[in-house]
Amino acid sequence: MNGPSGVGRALSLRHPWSLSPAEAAALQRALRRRLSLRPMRHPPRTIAGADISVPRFGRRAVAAVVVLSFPDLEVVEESLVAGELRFPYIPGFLSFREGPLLEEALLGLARKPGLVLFDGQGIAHPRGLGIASHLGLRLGLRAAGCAKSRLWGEETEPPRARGGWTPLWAPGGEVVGAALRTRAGVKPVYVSPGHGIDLEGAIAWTLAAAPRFRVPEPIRAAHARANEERRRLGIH
DNA sequence: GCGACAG
DNA sequence: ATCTTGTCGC
Repeated sequence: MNGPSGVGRALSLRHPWSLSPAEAAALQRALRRRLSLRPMRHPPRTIAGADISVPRFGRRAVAAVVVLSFPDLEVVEESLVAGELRFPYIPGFLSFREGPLLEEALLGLARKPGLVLFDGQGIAHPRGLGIASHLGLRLGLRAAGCAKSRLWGEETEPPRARGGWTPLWAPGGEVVGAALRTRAGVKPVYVSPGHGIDLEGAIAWTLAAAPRFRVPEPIRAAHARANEERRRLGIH
């Protein structure tokens, strides 16, 4: 995927990944202003899920991106890449840990996905640039964050039914995401726009991509493929 | 100093 | 995130 229609052609806003936490924070504050949170005009034809699998201790990992057709949710393409994680896990800096490898996997796709769902936050982040926003902006991809737990903001209990949601309020009073119930009665997922999409869209497509389980199919598929590949390569 | 804290 | 078997329930 470096052709005219590939992600490689849209590369921009590149910066070195090896930064100190202080430099990374400054970069996040600068990049957040470049995000586009305008609504998508058409439904995506494909939705990709991106995730990484890493052993308890150790830095070798496998990144996986699985592209599904939409609304059918059938696998149409996948990209796997094994590599090393060089940044520690620090809340608020996940993209500096997983970003490099996920970017490689995304660049390995033959076709640009209509939307990418990340296992993490979009703008629901202390400096407004979670991993979905960072990689979406960097690679020129529409992206949204769908995390299993909250990093930033607060919400009230969302309605019990599938599709029920309540806004995630940042300290300053802005709505930065939503606590969305993808299955009746189960713990909600935290959805927030990443780049090239608004909150309403992020909620709608995430819900549509999760017809059966709490976690959206694209992310589940990426999680499963990353784990399988890591095992196959004997990384533990 | 204390609590919070994506994966 | 990852470590891990069975088990309760629709």
